[in-house]
Amino acid sequence: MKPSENKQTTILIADDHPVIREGLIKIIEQDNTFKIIARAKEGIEAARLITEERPDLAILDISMPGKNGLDIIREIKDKNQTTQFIILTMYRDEEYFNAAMDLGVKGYLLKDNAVDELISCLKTVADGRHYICPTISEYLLKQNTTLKKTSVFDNLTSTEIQVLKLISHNKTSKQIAEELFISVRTVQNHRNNICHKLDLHGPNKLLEFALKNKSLL
Amino acid sequence: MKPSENKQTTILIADDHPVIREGLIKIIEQDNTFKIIARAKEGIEAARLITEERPDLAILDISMPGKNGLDIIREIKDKNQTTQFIILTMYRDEEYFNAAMDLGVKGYLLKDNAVDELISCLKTVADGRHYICPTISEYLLKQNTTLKKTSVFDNLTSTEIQVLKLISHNKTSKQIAEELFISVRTVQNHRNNICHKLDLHGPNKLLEFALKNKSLL
DNA sequence: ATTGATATAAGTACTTCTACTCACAAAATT
DNA sequence: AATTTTGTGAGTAGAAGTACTTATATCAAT
Repeated sequence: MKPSENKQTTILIADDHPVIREGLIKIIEQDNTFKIIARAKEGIEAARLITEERPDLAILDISMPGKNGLDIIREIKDKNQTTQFIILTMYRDEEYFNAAMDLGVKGYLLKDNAVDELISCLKTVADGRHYICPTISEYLLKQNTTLKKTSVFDNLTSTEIQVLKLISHNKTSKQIAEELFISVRTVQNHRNNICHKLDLHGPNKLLEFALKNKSLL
Repeated sequence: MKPSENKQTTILIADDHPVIREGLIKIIEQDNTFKIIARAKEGIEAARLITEERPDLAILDISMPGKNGLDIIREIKDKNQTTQFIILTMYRDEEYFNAAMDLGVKGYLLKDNAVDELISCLKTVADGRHYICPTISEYLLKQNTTLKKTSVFDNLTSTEIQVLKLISHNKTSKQIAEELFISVRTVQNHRNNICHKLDLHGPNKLLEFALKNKSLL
């Protein structure tokens, strides 16, 4: 439920770095539409405080002792309908971002974002809307494009890349053989060579690699 | 066959407004990591072209003659594993946005967004990640979170979810058996049951599913 | 002209996974 | 009390992938 304009938005902050935690509190308290009702320096305490104090917003760090921010959300989101979650992290990790999105996090911020962004985010989320900081996508993008340039695929021959591409489409060696008009044994040889070049050992490692890098092929 | 071709991201554009369609093409073609391999001015043609040409990305308008963008995704998403969908619309319609999220659309843009946003979105989605334009974030994932609760995993027992989790970490049945102190045959049975419940058939489909949904487990 | 890389093909041996079947006991539900 | 769900274990059969080896033809480079 959207709090009416005259009431303050209650906030919990959980971060294990004292400087960041206290800094955030100072910044947020400058705006008197917000009221910080709880703070935690580790995950278990944060989870307890959210269920007990039921803040309107919970600003969570991802990496914390005890319990990480995403686990807290997983644990609480079914019990507590009112609290909205905001992730504030220094990691530009795509896995975390996607996991947070899937958990229905309402806000996602990076710690090096401007103060304005933080306030905008809080107000937007308090209003029941979503705020994803636009820089996160840019950072993830840069990280990945530089990786692309020194691509691992450079060691592969064109045929091997083709085979890898088909593997990433979940085709079996037999299907690949039919598609490329070569023998199944040749396909298996290519697989083997790719595994050696990429240092992939053990069952399904090649498929895992192919799926993970499908978008780059 | 040529490796240089493999590195380009292939794109289909479907929009019924000629000015927008051609404008988009011009903008996108300035970045040579992208290659526009198909364009459509209405839905039925777009659906046909996606299944035939199998682009990496499909940029779809919602309102189009013949078939709307969301219907196209509904029709195609199970047939074609590779194509990722991006919705580009001028309407800030919450219903459409929620529907798009439920369909697993990876990108959502408004037509009045900046050009930079378009390119960022394309690159991000091509890398298998989400890009939701910040200006529409007010509608973000609203319905999707409630849907996630009744997720596909609900049909699975706790043991099956545990097994699935270990599969997603690329463990073999043998390794899973050792980790859970149960027999390999039991693990294989669990795999089998999971496959049935999730309607997964054929080699490695279970692994592919586990990897794809790793963040949700 | 020899060397080396690539692409092709095949052999053997092994592991892993899939797809069925059946079975039994404990726990939960009706 | 009876039934269903679940977790467990096993058998057979086949398909698929992994890890090696050997071999031949072609093309490019030294």
